[in-house]
Amino acid sequence: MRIGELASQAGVSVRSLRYYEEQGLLTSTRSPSGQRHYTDDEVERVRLIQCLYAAGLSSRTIVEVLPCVDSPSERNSDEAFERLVQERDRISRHIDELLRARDALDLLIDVNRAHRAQLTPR
Amino acid sequence: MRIGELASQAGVSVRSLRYYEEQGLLTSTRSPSGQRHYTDDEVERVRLIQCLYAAGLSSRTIVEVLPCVDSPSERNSDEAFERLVQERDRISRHIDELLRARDALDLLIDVNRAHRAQLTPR
DNA sequence: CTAAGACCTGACACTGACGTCAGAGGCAAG
DNA sequence: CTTGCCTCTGACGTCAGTGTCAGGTCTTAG
Repeated sequence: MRIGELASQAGVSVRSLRYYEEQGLLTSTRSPSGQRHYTDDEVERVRLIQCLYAAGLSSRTIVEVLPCVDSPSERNSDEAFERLVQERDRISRHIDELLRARDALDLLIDVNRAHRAQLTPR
Repeated sequence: MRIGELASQAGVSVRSLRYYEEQGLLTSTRSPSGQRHYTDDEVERVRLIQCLYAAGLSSRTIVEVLPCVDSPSERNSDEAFERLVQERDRISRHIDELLRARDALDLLIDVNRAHRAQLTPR
């Protein structure tokens, strides 16, 4: 499939896909005229990349862990594996942070609701 | 206290505090010579601001919800309250996203660990 | 064949929370 | 008084993922 098709199936912009390739996250075969072609598998790969972006990984970090995705059986991915674990932990810490923030907001919401209930009985 | 003191107590940079003031998140009284002075309470306020930043709120959004922090009893903070609830929900969705990402990483980690165990029995 | 739409590269714009630097003034201790 | 540290304003730099535009080529339906 061509880039527009992949973009719509994976739910990202064409621009993003070209950027991913530039960053080494995605590869494509080129037609003689230079147009990018992708296999169906790439859809899932793009979704994974999006997921990692959403989790706060940078392109550079994603590149670093990709060996674990592409060849988990290779012994050469020690650093990649290390990085993978690091990122998992970072995400866990981030989740904790968000939970604390949500608690803070919940508290604020409760306090405000209480005042509202008093001020306008209906 | 002056700005350096507040910065170190709240664990942020002096630059950030000036930026917060510029954005309307923080106020200061000025000495005749123009130096900023803060009360002890501001430490907590800065910590709250940091917490909200960490939760992904932008300066503009924090400004919008501040009425709920500063005067929860005022009826004029309807929009602020609305926004507060919106942000709480956004954070919840973000947490879900991170949980999914963490699951994905955990899966990758397990797969890689399994391969490693096979390849290098010790 | 032709027109429309998809694709190409390259480049600049943007956003936002700061870092950092320059040049100048403030303040407490010795 | 002076030395050294803190503070001031203003301005430009940064990073990263994308939007967007320009100028040109490809592909495909009719």
